[in-house]
Amino acid sequence: MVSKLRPVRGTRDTWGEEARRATHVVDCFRSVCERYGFGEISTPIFEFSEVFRRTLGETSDVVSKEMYTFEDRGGEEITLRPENTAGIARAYVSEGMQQYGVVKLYAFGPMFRYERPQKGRYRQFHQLDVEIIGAAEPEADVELIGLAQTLLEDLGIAGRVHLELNSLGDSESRAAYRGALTKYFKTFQKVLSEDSRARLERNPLRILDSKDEGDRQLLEKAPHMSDYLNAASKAFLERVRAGLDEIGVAYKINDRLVRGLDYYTHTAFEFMTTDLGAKGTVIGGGRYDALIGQMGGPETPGTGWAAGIERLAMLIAELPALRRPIAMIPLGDAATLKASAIAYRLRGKGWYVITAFRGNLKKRLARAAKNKARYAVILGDNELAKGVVTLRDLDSEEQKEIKLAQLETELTAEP
RNA sequence: GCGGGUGUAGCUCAACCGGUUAGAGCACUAGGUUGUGAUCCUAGGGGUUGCGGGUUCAAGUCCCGUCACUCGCCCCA
Repeated sequence: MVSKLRPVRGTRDTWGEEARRATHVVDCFRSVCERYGFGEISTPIFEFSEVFRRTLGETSDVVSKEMYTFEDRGGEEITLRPENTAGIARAYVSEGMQQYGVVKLYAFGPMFRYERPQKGRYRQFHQLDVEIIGAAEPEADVELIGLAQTLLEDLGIAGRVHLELNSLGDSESRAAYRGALTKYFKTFQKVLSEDSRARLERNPLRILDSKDEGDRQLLEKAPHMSDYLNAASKAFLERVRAGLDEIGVAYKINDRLVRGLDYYTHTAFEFMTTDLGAKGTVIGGGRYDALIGQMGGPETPGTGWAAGIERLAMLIAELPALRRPIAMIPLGDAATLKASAIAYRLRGKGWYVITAFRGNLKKRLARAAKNKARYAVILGDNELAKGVVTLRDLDSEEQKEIKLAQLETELTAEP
């Protein structure tokens, strides 16, 4: 293959059935979001790098490692969005949405991360995103989880996915737990894996999902988040649980489920599957009460989730059937000209029409059948002379001659 | 960024121990009287064996490098 005639590493072309799967996921998502009273927002796929740096922390070397950052011709430092929450939070501030009180938004589109591709992880990938901004109530979290559950049910994959829930508490609880965890692991520093020793300095909560066997044994005796939640944090979690119980969404408490960054508070949840290789999270989200303040906006609570479209698409067993087209099959030059006009008119009135201009009749019919056409409209020069067409039912294999003027009524009568 | 595996036609794969012109199935195109979908028959297009170098009389096959894909790790906003 010519060296540059290929997609850039970590990107891919999506077409055919794969494209239909992705579209179906987005269609369902949109429908569910509208039912929940969410409004669509579309933010730019790039922002000033500052927008992401502020939310993710200047010091994090991960940020510079995994972001697609470049300088544009005007000398501005730009980054392709690695996720959607920061952009939406920025829009919330830029657009003065505080005036509306609570806003409920949904979005979807491409995200970019410069990382080594592996199964279901690409450098350009696509996410669904919902956010409730301005609501500090646990009911907002419940509503978002309910929305996710409805989406999974509409997609027909709820049975292959389970929900795990945790609370990271408020900043006080979180700091207390972090301290306890650090203290515990310090005593085992020598036996910790190399990766986890580094985490101990940077991000001790991350040790909780270490894959190292030795680390995992140490984890059994490690302090539990739930023991460090203060009264307010416990009450918050109880409200979320009560809400989920009431709407009937099943979940499992997993107090090893964490979020690394400090602006995350209270609720953290993931819908997981075991059907997709190593990384089983299909939908992940939680509350980020400290994010907008940290970005430089007014202190504003927020909660939301994101889901990988590719991953959801892979889980769908069956797509809804496509609408079946009508195949226009002309034979002969004059008929071909006329057939284009008939197809044009039908399409203008809403019919789904495909045309077959090549090959003999046999091949054209075969192609029509392959495209799942319901009817073939055969128009040869002899039909043309009589002002009729042959309408063939491709399922029953019966056909009849009808007047051209009758075509639309015939098609309507036999949908 | 780190480690393992794999690269032959659009897809799935074959080609002995290194041996002469790299094959098959599927798919695609055309034909089997410009009028009927299957099956069938015939023909055809499509490959610098990922790329570059090396060893050899001879490389798809062995060696080195590189690129890509893939699985995992780090990380996951």
